[in-house]
Amino acid sequence: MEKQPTPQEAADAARLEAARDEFVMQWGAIGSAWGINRTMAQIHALLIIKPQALTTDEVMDELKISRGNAHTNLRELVGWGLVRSVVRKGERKEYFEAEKDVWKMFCIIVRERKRREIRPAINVLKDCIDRADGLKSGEARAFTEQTKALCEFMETADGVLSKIVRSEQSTIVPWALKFLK
Amino acid sequence: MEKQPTPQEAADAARLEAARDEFVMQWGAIGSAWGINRTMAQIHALLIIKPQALTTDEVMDELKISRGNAHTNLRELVGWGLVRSVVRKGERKEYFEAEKDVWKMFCIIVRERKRREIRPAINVLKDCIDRADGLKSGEARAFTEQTKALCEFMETADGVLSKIVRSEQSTIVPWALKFLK
DNA sequence: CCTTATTTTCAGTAACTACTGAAAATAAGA
DNA sequence: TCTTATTTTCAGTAGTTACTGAAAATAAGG
Repeated sequence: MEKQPTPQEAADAARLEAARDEFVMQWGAIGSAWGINRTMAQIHALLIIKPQALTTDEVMDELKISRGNAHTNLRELVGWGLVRSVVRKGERKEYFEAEKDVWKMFCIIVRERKRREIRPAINVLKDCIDRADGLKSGEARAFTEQTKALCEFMETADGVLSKIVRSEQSTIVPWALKFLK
Repeated sequence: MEKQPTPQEAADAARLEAARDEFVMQWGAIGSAWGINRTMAQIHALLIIKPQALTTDEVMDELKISRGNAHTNLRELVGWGLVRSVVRKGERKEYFEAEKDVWKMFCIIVRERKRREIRPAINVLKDCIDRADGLKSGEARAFTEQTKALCEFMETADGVLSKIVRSEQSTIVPWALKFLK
């Protein structure tokens, strides 16, 4: 049988629970401002602050969400590389744990957003530049000039981010950044 | 009376129109991936590639959207500082023009997202850290450690971005970044 | 003051995205 | 093989956000 918690322990547990809930809910809200599904951000937050891996059912229970919702968003997080699924020997069900190193998390997110959003944007810009190529009117020149500037800028940004993120393993870049601050 | 366009001119105008539409629509799609209202991104795209300022009615007409929609999103863009409203002497209606310098655009967006999203996130984290302060359980320590790491990271990022963006006027930073690439 | 051009607001609705819950599919153990 | 635990899918629905269109407010000109 479990040992009865002292009143002090019970109060502490409640306080931790409240702090965690605050974190999970707020992180969800922040996520949606950045174009990330609220539930996905909440699950991520939950897994980040849990020392051990959780099952789908535990996630469902903690966040009071349906199985389908939990499942889909866990898969999505695994797709991003922010969460790994682990199997414990002798157990049938899957457990999920988040990458906890903040710098690695950052690198993963940057790499994915580069791939999913910056690269496609650059391609769109190139396509637009091609379509207007050779046109001579003033309006056309303004269009070409602007799209070219935008494209060049995004390529530079893409390159800089690649450089920064390449060193995922190292601790030098985050350390250097701290001094840049 | 307007001069009749030659067949060549008409074809060129159509091609430019197509390229513009492509740009505006795709920019809208990209915007929504980044958590920005599609219409707002489209209006921004439109104003970026138009050499002259446009009226609300012209925006409505180009994008085939309602007055209310055009109005709200133009105001939002002005709120971000990405678009200015200008009045022409002797004319009653407002014209809108976008900031066209790509580096300035970038600085504005970074500054605003810092203010609207990074700063609030840091505050949430600090609040969560406070709430769990002094708790001694293993779970509590894991929570505190993680939220502190996250908080520190975001403060560093905030600081680095401030440094980069401070030099909005200068052309040195974008130039330097190009070589970092 | 009144008239008219222009901007602003907002109730109602449309469009979209996210979520539920249960059924179907899969895979492990007996 | 069959049974049971677990994961996956998905039709239907709820919830959210964005948009329209028209009415109200504002402001300029006469």
